Amino acid sequence: MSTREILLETAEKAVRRRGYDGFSYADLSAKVGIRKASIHYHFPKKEDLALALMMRYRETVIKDLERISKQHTLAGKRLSEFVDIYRQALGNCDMLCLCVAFSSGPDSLNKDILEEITCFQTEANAWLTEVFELSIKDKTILNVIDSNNDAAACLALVQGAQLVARAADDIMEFEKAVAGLMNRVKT
Amino acid sequence: MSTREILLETAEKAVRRRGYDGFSYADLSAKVGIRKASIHYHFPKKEDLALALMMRYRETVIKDLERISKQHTLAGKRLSEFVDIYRQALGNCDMLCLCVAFSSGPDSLNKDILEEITCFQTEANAWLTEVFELSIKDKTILNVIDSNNDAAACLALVQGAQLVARAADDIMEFEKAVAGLMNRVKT
DNA sequence: GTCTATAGTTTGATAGAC
DNA sequence: GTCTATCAAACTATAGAC
Repeated sequence: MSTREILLETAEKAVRRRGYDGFSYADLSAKVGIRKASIHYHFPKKEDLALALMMRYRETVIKDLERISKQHTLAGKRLSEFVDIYRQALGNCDMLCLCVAFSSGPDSLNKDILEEITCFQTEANAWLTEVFELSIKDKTILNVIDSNNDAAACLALVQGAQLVARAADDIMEFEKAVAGLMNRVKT
Repeated sequence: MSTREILLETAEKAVRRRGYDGFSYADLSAKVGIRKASIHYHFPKKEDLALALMMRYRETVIKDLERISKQHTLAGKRLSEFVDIYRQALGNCDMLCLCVAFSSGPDSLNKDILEEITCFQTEANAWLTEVFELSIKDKTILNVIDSNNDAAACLALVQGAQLVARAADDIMEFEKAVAGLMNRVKT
């Protein structure tokens, strides 16, 4: 793994644990084992790092969603896998997904990063809408009235479920929050 | 309004816009019109301010919920009012509710504040559980299977809906996310 | 690419006069 | 209660040697 990739990997975990304002180049320096100045070589400004993080995250998740679509033909199964991505991202209830971590303090983020977040949300929404659309045909998710609204609700639900689970430091809060959605899945 | 109350009021908005790490005593000083040192008289440490903020917030919301319970006897109407609290808190999609704002970076918060957040979530969950329980009798919310899970899902949903709406800077994202829930309300 | 050294700000916090 | 003055520490960022 290149130094740049190690930096991104380490920084992502830091942001997901403590937020964008909550980590510094000094933290990164200590954890990665190179000097602060060297980090500036790879990412001249902290904003550059943040943007690279969000771009990498978006690409990763989109690839995950494409993989899920290929591996699973049933809408219900795809939805379960989607929820699982957010469940995994919680770790030991000490992390949020990067998108949620960034979404909390947008006022200190610049336009490019906000755009990247919005773009991610749009793509996730589109993928979910397709899933709910498909479920109307294959009947693997019950009570779908409006695919668009169901998609938006689903995205908000898993993100909010992360927040409450993290605050309570209890994965069961996540499970309780998504239980109703998962009960609609019949495969 | 006392200086202390003005400070709390101003600080709350700052936290909800920029997060706990994103605002400083210098910001507060400029907005309120007293010197930094004077703020330290009221709140010796920033943690003291944060704790006071979260306690005040919890008390306010609990009172709101009690008021709603008194004003409305139908479960569906109570749920609508609950969602409205979170809708209002969004402002012009530039703010989160204090609980969500704090939940995002718990690693930098001390134990007392985290306890206050957990306590708030527990109380909100209990109130919501009662609402869904009531709805089984008065039939003003449809498809209630497990009141406990429905409550957890509802809390996660409104909090997540705030996140996505704020990121998109579009109140419609909030509305789309809660549309499915509101469709279950029949009054 | 990584280092040392350092600039220039901002941060949370304190001492002591009024 | 609020002020001036000041602190030590942390922060982002840059210059220049290797």
